[in-house]
Amino acid sequence: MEKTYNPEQIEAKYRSLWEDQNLFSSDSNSTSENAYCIMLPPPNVTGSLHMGHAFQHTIMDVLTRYHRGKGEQTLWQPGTDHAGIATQMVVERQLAAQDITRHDVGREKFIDKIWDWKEQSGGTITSQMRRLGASVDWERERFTMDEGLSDAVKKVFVQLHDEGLIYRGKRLVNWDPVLHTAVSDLEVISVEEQGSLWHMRYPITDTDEAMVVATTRPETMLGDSAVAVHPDDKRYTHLIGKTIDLPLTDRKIPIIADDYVDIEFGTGCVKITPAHDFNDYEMGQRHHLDIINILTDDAKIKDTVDSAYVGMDRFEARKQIVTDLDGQGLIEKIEPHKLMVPHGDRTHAVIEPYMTDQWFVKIAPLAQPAIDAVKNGDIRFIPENWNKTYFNWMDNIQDWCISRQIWWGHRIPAWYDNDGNIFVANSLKEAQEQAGEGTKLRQDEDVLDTWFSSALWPFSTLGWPDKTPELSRFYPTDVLVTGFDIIFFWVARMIMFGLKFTGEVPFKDVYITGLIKDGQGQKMSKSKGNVLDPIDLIDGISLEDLLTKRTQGMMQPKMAEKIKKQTKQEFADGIPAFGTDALRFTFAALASFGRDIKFDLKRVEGYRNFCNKLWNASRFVLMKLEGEAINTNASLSIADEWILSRLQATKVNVEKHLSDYRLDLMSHELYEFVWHDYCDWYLELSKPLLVNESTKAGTQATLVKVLDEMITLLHPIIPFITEEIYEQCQTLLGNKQKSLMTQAYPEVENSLISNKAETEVKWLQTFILGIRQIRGEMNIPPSKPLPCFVQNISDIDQRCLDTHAQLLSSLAKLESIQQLSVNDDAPESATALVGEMKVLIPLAGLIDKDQEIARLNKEIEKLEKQKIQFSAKLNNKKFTNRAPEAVVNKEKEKLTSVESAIIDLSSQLKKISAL
RNA sequence: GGGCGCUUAGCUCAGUUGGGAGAGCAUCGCCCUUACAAGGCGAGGGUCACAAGUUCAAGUCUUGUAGCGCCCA
Repeated sequence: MEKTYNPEQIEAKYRSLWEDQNLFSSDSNSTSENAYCIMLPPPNVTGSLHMGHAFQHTIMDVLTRYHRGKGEQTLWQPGTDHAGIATQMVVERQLAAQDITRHDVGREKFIDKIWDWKEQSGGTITSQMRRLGASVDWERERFTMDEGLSDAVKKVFVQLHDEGLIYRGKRLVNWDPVLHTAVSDLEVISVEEQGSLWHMRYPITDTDEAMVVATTRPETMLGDSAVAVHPDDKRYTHLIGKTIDLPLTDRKIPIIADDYVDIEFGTGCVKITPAHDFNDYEMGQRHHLDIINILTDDAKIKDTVDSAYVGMDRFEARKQIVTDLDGQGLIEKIEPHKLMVPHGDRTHAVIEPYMTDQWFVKIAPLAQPAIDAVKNGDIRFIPENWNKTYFNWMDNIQDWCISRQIWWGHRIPAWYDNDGNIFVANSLKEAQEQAGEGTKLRQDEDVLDTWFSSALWPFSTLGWPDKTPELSRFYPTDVLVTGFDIIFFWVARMIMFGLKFTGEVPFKDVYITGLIKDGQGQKMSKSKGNVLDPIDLIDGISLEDLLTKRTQGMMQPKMAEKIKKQTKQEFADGIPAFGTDALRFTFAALASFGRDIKFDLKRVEGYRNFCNKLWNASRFVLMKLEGEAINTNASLSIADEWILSRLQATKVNVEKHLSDYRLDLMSHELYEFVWHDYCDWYLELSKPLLVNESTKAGTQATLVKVLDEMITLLHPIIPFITEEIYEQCQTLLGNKQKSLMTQAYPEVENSLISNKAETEVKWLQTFILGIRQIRGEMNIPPSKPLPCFVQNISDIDQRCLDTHAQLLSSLAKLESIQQLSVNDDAPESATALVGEMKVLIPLAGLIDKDQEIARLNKEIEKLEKQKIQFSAKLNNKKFTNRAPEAVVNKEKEKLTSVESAIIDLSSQLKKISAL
């Protein structure tokens, strides 16, 4: 084995090997009683994986590999999502570079171009996943626009329509005037912006009076249908029922009362524009007001309004209308005003509430069972408090607008005849049958929201609507691992559709992960230029390349400068290559609950070092044992029993943490065991044991057994390095499997739990640490052998001294251990305590007397503080009376041992001081 | 405005049904001891945001306050 672990070579080797041997296949363990299934949240096919993906993929892979190791039939289902709007935009942008629009190309050819682009860029995600070691079943990879999944989409649409749960209607929707499509409320981001509140005077018909209405969107006045006041607002009661002469138009509009109006806001008078505001629309419905659409698809003033503003852009019209109103003396005042402005999450264009014909899913009947499923525990959110977010949204859920006026996606399976009749069917043929032969049909131009097909993902990928063996084996799936940001978009919709179409929940657990943020705690985003590519942490990247990557295709050159500065500061020397395993271990170690993650390179470095440690421990075992025959029946030393006992405790905890989805605690547990139990203590103990013929065989067997189980336990987190160790040590380990991947996950062996061994090794450790502390504080080199006396020896101490003298001498580097009886005069020494036994290191030329006095004083002081604490507690009658007896006894024990330590150290202090 | 979360060592974070404050990194000593200097050994470092309450006992439970963050309207 190489002296330093080299992730690059190892990883390349197993990436292809695992797949070539088909080890990720969900066919293996098919006779197992249990099956385990995770559906990968399908990433956008033309995108790339960011840190959040890498984080979640690591979690899913750990779970998958663990369950595979448990012998379950395991499917981690991969695939990608067609991401309608995002993907179409990319290709449109490519066309725009050549000054063509999709309309120039035509629908069919445009879609062909998108497929080309998908073929070209779709490999990015899968190759990134392969780099990360994701053990998905590649043979089952799916794409939301695959034939089977598309059939499922049609079937669902038709059925929902037949049941009256999908309807078409002219309603206000969120309209993106750049994309010319409706988007759902979830695709709209409200941004607080500084705007104005315009106070406009609206003349009251046949009077000289006027009402002052306050608005943030003066241009919509062209579509006003009423002015509303609160019914209790005494200022305006007398005006209710009168009309307004709407300025700049020749229309009269009524003054109405509605308790939706906020008396405190502005003047308490509100202009009502039902066609351009969701609240106004509601009010319009209540009062049967006219709905006057004044905008075109691209948000220009429409010719429905007979005015000079026709054809003007909405913002231009706003300026002009304000100017014109002002000219007529109708602007009372303009106040600065902060407001929430809706933007499209893709185009960032200001979204318009806009009247159009759209398809909707009637959501209430679907929502109730989905709410119940979480309430009654069929589905569990982890951490649990996310169910509040879920309920909060589900309780206020709106009908879902599922039609999009774009070309890339599942075309809506609805056909129209010339009379406007609609035929919803699985195919043109079926629609034709409904319409009757000879009727000319044309298909709806729109496509479905991408999330409509994603909502079917957990069962459409398993072959639904066919009753496939996979479906019955793997559905409901076990856990969904995802971010909170798509609880509404995706999780809730999968639950609704899953229950509706399969009668079962799509998954039992929903593990909501934290968000990966940058070192400053900022959300990572391309526009901020603070994204990290997980691959760059694996392979490393120079500062120059990172700068280029982060500033490529920047819209604003100003931002580029800022990003460069930040990047140079944070990654002055670029990023070193840490390897996949180190990155994965980092993700696992950071996966605690209820907290976002500030990503810190130092952590990755630490876990890279951990990999190196594991590597070298294996190297040690290999070097010491190569060519030796391992006797698994050899008798065991106390050290062997101890590490085996520790190993059992580790396994118990690993199992527990994993079942709680606490990968952070799981990885911490293993880190501790490997580094501190196995490397720091057991390997050191093994050195003397291996040169002793009576203990050699047992130690060899134990070194190997523990190494074998250790790498198997770690394999789900760090698959590459453990696989390589497995192979390098195959002759030692006696590998029965061709890959560590198929080796059974170690079970707890209760018979190997040994309190005796743990107690004795604790004794050894206390002894050794005492000596090391003296060395450390007295600056005695670890290489210098020390003579040692022990005094005040109990029976247990005696037994340990008799059996472990060799281990003590070796680990504490002792020249000799001499036992003194209580009455013997010990030489002037530095002192350590092992329980009541004194361990003495003679000063003689080695140790400075004053230094030892200072050291003892410090130690006594520390103990005195504790003594005060304990005795105060025990002197408190309330405590002794009310606390459980066990707690009180424990306090008593603590006090006794502290007191005896103080006595021992004080007498030692007195001795030395007297010299 | 409604909801959720966070505040623990210089930094990044653990802390299970309440029972002697932890890890990693950083810092400071000593060591190139044949597995590992990506290392070993030792040390220092905390008013657990603040206040009140419950309790024999609070980082942990309750209430309030402050600061930060996210979601929804």
